[in-house]
Amino acid sequence: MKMDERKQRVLLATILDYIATADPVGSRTIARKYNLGVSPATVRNEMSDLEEMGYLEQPHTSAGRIPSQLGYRYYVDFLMKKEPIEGEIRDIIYQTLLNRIRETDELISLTSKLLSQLTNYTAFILAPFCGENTLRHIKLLPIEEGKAVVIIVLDSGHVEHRIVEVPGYLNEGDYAAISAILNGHLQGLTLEQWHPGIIQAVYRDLDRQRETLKQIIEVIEQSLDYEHEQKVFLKGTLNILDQPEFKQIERVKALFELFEEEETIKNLLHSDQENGIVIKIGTENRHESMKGCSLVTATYHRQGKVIGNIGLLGPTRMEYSRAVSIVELVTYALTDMLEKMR
Amino acid sequence: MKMDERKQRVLLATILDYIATADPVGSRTIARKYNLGVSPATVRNEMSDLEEMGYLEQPHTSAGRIPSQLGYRYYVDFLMKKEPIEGEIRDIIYQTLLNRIRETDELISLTSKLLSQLTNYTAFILAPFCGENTLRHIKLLPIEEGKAVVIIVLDSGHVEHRIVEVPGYLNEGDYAAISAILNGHLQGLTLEQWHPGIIQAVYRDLDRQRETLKQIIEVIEQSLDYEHEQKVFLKGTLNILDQPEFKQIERVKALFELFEEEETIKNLLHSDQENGIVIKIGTENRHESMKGCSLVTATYHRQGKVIGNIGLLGPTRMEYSRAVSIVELVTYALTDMLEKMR
DNA sequence: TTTAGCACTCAAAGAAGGAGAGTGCTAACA
DNA sequence: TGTTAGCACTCTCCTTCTTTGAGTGCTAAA
Repeated sequence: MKMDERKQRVLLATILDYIATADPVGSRTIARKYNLGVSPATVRNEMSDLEEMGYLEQPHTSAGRIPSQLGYRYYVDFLMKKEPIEGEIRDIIYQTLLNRIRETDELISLTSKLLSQLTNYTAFILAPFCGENTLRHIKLLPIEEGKAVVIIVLDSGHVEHRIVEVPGYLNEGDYAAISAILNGHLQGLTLEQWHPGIIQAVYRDLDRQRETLKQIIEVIEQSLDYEHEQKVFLKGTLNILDQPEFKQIERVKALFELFEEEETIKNLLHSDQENGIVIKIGTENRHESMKGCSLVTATYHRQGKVIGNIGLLGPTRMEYSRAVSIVELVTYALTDMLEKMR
Repeated sequence: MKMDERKQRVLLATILDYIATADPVGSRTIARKYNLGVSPATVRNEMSDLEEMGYLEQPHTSAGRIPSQLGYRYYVDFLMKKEPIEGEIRDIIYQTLLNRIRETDELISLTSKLLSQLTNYTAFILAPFCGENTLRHIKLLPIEEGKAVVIIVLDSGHVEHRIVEVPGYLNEGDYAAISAILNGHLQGLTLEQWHPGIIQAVYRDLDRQRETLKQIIEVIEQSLDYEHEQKVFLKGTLNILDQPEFKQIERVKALFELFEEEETIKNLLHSDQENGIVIKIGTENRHESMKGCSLVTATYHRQGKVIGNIGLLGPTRMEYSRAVSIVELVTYALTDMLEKMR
């Protein structure tokens, strides 16, 4: 069977109507609302064909039809037109984000919240993927008898602190010395560039502080290893409760449990490293609990490199065109902001 | 009408059975299962009295009876026996918490997770209420052209860092000088002890760095003000989805929305500053969405002072005796751990 | 190829009729 | 006077049956 233009129009009408109403769509509705200039009977024949081709399905014999996963796929790939986004929304995005330009984490958090609010779906963002992290600066600072705080500044601008235990006998000079030696040996290195020789050298220079050093090195390694520790920002989870397809508690619970597994979310978001928008419909997401859900993902960049992912999750019946436009817009805005933060 | 001993036994049996089964309890069930040595008819009379007294209610004429809010209150105040907790659970608690004794936040987070897992309810903990926070140490550390990180160490052991913008012309010496001056003036002070004079003095000493200083002071103030910024740790929210009373999405949504309002949760948890366990049943929580929920709260301490709150939220039909025992146990354990961390 | 007409299907909503659990009342009993 | 057996009554829940209406699929005519 061939997909001709009228079939496309019927398919499009069915999908649009179903997206809008969440009710199975009948031939009459289509013939009437989406003036195709043919009678319901004709539409019926087309729909029957579309069903045979796998683009539509019937919940039961005498109901209307709903789009199948394949149907959505066809729509997204060939029929969908990008929804033009009003300037107003563009303004909201930029205004909101411009307010908090200082800390990356806050910016990301705000962005994901914004995305979920604009769409009424659930938004994910993976925090910057820092790729090759180099160490810019280390400082060991005493805070009380037996405790010190290691402050680590990475090239990406990320700052981290961690408390470590230290022997009580260290004095001001010792702290300065340790900091100096660590910086001397390690500054400017990525984790890949560490090798036993360097660590040996550090240990040689700081023999008395073996225990302390071991802790510090561990902390630094963890920080540099941050790329494997991309943070997930998740906002608007409650929005899915508004969708009629999530009326049974079990489905909600399954999905929420999935939300709590950071690893799973990371996998969902960067399964493809492609640039631009990627849409995954239903089981394309390879996760039982995502059966009825679609995910619109995008990557965002800094200096031409992918550093994070944005995801927007809704029911398979989601408003793809609007979702895509907004994800696109938000991605641009975020990339912009990050560039400005350098 | 007077509450005699047999009425108490009938009330107790009704409540225990309803807690266990979530079904309205009939007179036969009680006469049979909780051998009171009287016939169902007698129990029936007693139940009728208890209903008149407000401790029980009927969903409809010919159903069994369920405890009213007042009934639970009476149970909790007069009838409930503490459930003895097996040593095994005690062991689990201490073992789990001993693993992560370094960072307060992690300890708290772990504790709340543990609490929710042990009980299958939802756990809240308010992070240490640091009361009179004094500043132990401030350090300004350059990280790149035009940016520095302020590190603030409080007397409570809490460390915080924040990025601030600084003029580009500062050199190493300047940073050291700024740190020294700030420490000299501000070390050992609580926010209450700050006064315009001190700030003036600092500004006088660091006239050239007015802008930078303003930012730093602001950061420090925020940190000292941390008491108003108690962090909420919330774990096991999905547990309530297992309760039969939360089968309607609307109730779930209302409750989850409440969970997202940190302020509300704080209010719920420290409405009473009493020591020991406080149980709030249903509408005693003064929140529409909490209608069907009860909250077991406790305070935890450091050096005799209340520094935080623990809460456990379940349906009004919750297993109070077990909940109370576990909250108590966890509270002791947490207090212990915090003492050890000093 | 398109369309009108019509019989057919099926879910959802309502009506009717037990079944069962439980109550409330009364009268008898200890 | 408190306790109990007996019994009619109530109300939800479950099942079954019917009706309704939206929608299909087929056929025959345009």
